Amino acid sequence: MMEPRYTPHGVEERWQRTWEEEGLYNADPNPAREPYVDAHPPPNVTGELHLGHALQLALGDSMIRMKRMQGYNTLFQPGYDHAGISTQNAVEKQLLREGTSRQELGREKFEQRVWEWLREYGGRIMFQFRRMGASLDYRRERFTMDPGYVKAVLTFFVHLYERGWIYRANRIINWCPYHQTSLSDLELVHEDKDDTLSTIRYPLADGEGHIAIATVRPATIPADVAVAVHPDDDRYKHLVGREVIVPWVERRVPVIADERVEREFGTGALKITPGHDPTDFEIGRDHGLPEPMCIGPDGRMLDVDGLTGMTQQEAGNKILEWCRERDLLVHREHYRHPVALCERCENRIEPLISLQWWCSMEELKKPALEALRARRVVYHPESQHRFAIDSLENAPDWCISRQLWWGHQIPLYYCPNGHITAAVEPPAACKECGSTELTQETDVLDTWFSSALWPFATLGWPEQTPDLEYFYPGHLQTTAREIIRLWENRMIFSGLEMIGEVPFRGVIIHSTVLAPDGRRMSKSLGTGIDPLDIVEKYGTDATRYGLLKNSLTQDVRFSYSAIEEGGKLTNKLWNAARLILQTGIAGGEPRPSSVEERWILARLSQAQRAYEGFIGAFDFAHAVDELYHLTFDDFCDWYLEAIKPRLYAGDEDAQATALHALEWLLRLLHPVLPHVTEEIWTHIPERETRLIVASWPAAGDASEAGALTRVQEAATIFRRSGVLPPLEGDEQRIFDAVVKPDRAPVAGNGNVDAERERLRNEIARAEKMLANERFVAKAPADVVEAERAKLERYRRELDAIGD
RNA sequence: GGGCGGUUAGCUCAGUUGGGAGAGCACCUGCCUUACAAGCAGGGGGUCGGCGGUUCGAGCCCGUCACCGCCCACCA
Repeated sequence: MMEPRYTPHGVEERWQRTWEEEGLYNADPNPAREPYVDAHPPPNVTGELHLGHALQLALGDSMIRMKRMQGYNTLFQPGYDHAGISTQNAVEKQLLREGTSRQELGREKFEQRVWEWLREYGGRIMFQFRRMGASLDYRRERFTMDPGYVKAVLTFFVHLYERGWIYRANRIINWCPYHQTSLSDLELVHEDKDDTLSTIRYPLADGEGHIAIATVRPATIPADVAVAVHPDDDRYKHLVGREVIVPWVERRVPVIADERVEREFGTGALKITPGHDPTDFEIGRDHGLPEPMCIGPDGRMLDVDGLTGMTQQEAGNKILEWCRERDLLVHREHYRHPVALCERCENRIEPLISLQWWCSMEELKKPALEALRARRVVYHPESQHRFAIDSLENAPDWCISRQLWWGHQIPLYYCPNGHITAAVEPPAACKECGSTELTQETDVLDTWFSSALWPFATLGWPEQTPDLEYFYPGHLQTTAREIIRLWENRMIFSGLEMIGEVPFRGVIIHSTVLAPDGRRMSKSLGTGIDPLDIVEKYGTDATRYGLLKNSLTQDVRFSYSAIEEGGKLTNKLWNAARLILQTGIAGGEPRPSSVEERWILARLSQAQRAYEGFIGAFDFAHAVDELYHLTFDDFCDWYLEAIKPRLYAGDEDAQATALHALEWLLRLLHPVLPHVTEEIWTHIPERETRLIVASWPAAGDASEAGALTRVQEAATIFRRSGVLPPLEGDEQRIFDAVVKPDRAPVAGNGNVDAERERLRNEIARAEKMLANERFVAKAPADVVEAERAKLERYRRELDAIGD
């Protein structure tokens, strides 16, 4: 029995279980069928579902469901990322609450703790994925720390190492003093912070005056190796080549000229500290300067006379005091500027020089760029494609080592003679000297190093599995903008390098869902919205619909009204189905005999083509809008109203056609509203297959999609003016059934005067345009023709209600 | 500082080669009509951010200014 109101609760969970239990999400290689693959982004294992995930799932799943119905063998791949730093962070916080630390536990026990922690808290997100109705093949759940996956990561590393693209170098890097690890530029956030800018004089070594510099980090002064000025700066030209004395350490350093110095900032002179500033590091290398450091990995002062072990704050104050006493401190001022922070712990990043492992981008990026330029992989929208190419072109070498404990330990083995052996399996002896005293590198790999293999490591690579053979390369990716450089581009070059083919064809870059007030959604701002709360309140189908209505090209403020619209659509569909299914069901072929029947079939064809076109262009918002209006305006308000008398009269031809049209509509709606459509489907007798695996309809002839135009025009005239326009035969019958002119008068009807005036104005406007010779001469013929047709129509309408 | 996107109805947003300003929500009016009141029908409401230009015609193209957002960034 179908209740008058559709309630998603219970129904949706039941279908989620049923589909999965019946194996309808499963994907297995089958050479007779064509595959369609979306390796869904693996969220952090510690993560919670947020609206971005929900949007990604809605996009990916609606595409997968449509492709499945179209006959493709669809693989929607689920899984998690071990998320090195953020997982380690979460567990360390727990240890802190217990009054201990990872250092106290030691590496091995710490790793065990992480695994225990994951067993307890990890994996919640897969439950949430199911609740979104995502038709992922959950049997295939993969984790980037699975034994097979680890092998893939190590194999990839060793391959790159043997290619000579992985090297060790002493460079300035971003150091997180809290996590005690290096970070890539992409793992930082920048935030404006209040600071103090101090102007300090460096005396010239020959005693003839001084040069003043400005700094926010006086504690780095002991590591200064030069003072730089712009080569064209007339104030300082004469000082280039001379020497100044660095305060506190009283060391003589040269004055150099470099174009990277901003003349307008501060005093126009810059102290050069290669050990603790990225720009200074580059300038220093170009000028062959030494690279001393005075701040250690713990953020405290290294071995500097009188400062050793101090915090930077303390040391800076001491140095400034020292300067003040010698009249070298010119002044101090408040200064607000962007500061680099660790995106996980939000502590200030310490730039320092460190020995790290790097991956050269030089060769890796070439084939990927070629693939992007040849559009073998296409990012949508187009602006993101250009951005992806741009980022890859400018991709700097990749710092892949992290001083963390949670992650893939780098498979490099050192022997006492200084040789290095790279191997997937721990080697028995050094490749070069045979020494058996090997120690493994303690650093782990950047999390993204393993994510980069997701599309093929999930299929069993490096083994040559049937899955890999059949499902690679894949087709679709849906991700957020900020992940293009971290992940998407890296998957492309990894896939090309290891398999020789791009991992997917299309990448949908979805917009950021902003909080209703336009701010970014985040837990810390208190602006986050939990998608499961929305699902709880409105249902999964309505939530999916609402999310898909978002534009992909611009960031959109979250609003409940789109979700509510989805809720109305599900309820409307449910009741349309009730009408058809409860007035009597006639089986057999559809037998469209009337205008409105031929019209709705044409409209379904027309709308389906439009819908498919939108989806093909990844324009989900318009696709979903098309479905909404097809259902409400055409199917319910016109077709069902027109056919209703025949349905109640038990007309079997009408019933058979209505059932056919309903099934068609259900198929079109299923990718977006999987649950309600499947639920209705079960109420149709003799349906053996589930809707989820039913076939996608073939759009037919749409030439009669305009068949009701005259009736619809007449309805408008009547509703506005109260005048009944003349119609004939079927048209009159449809008009009577839909507009119901014999019913109580509609408010606003009968305003013939207002309608007359409106039409007269329209006619005047059209006549004026057509009287404009330049318009008639220069406008395209079809535009002029359309204007003439409009004029005729307005005249007809005016005629109908009486001039 | 660089790149990208935005500014259209009270709100959230569409508007596809330039040719009668739209949707949903909200609001007002009339209807409990044998699928649906989470409904049906109708209505009010917009100098399309400002200024200038091109054009017979500009929300759309060009210039300029203002404001908002996102991503990126080595002005100490």
